[in-house]
Amino acid sequence: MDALPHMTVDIEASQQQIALSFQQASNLMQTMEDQSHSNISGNTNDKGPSGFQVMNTQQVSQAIQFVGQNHLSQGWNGLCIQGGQIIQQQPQQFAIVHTNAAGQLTCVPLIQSLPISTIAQSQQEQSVMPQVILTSGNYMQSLSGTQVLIPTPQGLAVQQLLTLPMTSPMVSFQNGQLVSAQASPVQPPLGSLIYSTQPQALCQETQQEQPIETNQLMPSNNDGSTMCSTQGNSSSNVTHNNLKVENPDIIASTVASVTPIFSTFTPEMVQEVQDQPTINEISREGNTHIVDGVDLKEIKEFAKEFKMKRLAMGLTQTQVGLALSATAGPAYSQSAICRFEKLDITPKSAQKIKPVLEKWMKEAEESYQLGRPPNGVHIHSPEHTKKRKKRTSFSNQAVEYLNEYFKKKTHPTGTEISGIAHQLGYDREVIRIWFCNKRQALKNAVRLTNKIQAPRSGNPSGTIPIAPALPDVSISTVNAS
DNA sequence: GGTATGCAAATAAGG
DNA sequence: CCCTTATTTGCATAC
Repeated sequence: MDALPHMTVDIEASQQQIALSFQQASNLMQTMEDQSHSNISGNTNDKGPSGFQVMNTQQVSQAIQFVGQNHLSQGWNGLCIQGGQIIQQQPQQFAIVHTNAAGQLTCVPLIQSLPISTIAQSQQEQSVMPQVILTSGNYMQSLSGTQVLIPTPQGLAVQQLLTLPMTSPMVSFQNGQLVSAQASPVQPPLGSLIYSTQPQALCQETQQEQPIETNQLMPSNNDGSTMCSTQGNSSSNVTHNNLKVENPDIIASTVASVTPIFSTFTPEMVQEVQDQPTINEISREGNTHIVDGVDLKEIKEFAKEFKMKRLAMGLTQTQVGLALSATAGPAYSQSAICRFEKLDITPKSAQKIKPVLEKWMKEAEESYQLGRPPNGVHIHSPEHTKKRKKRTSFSNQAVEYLNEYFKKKTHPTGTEISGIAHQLGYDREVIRIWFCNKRQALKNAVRLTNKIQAPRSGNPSGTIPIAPALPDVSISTVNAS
């Protein structure tokens, strides 16, 4: 079984099977809760005090059946689906949601402490759209894009959890307390939670957010074609991130931007999640010999020698870079040469570049001796070695477009990628890679915060550390296959 | 104007 | 062919 099984849920079909009574549903949930405990890391500190569910995909269909029934009067909110897991909230209307070190999600009930008026008001609002308060940084990023199935009078709605800038007026964080828009303090739930006293705001999914039409986010779309398959047409069914939804009108495609507000990642933090140290870093640690079969000493000596000779010939890094790209063999930019000389490069990379520079330097010296300009200007010899593809620079407009698209759909289909490429005027492959990289960036960011917020030193008794905001990405982590 | 560096595009490798 | 993950490397720009 895949680690992250592809999850396609046919809600329509599931709805037809809905037959659970509330009691049955409760029993089911209890069962699932029992089962889920084994999925949760043994560190109880990582679990929210409320208890919560981490369900495997085998439980999905049952859960869908369950959530298809409108149990909101009992306080059941619905399900959050993320990356092959379903997280069912406990019977509370409000919850703080966050991930633990293992990347699992916890839901912390707030209902006990919310002002009655707030709850009542919320419950009165049409079909009681569940309200999930997302804290900043890791929490919201982890959940951002998570899809929540919401029972409504019209059937099930799917709402992607997205986050608002921390300046959101809906909920703020004052003096260590959650404060709603009505300025009613919301006590941290269940006492055992300890909040950072940093003035972090919370982010809240907006209730009843109007669906934002695709074309609002795009450059003019003069051919009338629909770029986002999840939007815009009037067919009765649309597929939205693998979830088939009855009524496309109630798909809430929130696109609130998540702007990085806190950039609290120090280089040390980042270093923690980096894998390959540079030669410099290795040396600093005291290891100066052979790493990964690479003789660091030899590399260092060559780097020094290379620089010396380069300067002796009066050549700049830029010139060498240009020369390399003009001659056969791999090309390296000024940046690469700079990094090589500084040993700000991994041993493996250094090992790869070294022969290229060696060869070039040898020829350059010969030319120099003959009083000729260094090679690189002459003959574009048949390039047997394929050069790296030139790096694409996307226009701001293109990046904006891509980001907006990504918020709606992190895994566009091949056809959609082609459409985007055509629309923006870039190679299809370039667009495809962009999405790959974007997904990767998001995952890395989440990992980074998880690592930072749950360091080895431990995370005392239920503390929910406040993570910094992450880069401007929102995602649904439904796996493509 | 040369060098250093952050971010992210491109590549490699394994499914 | 496409995905993910790890890594390399270049563009853009700061120093």
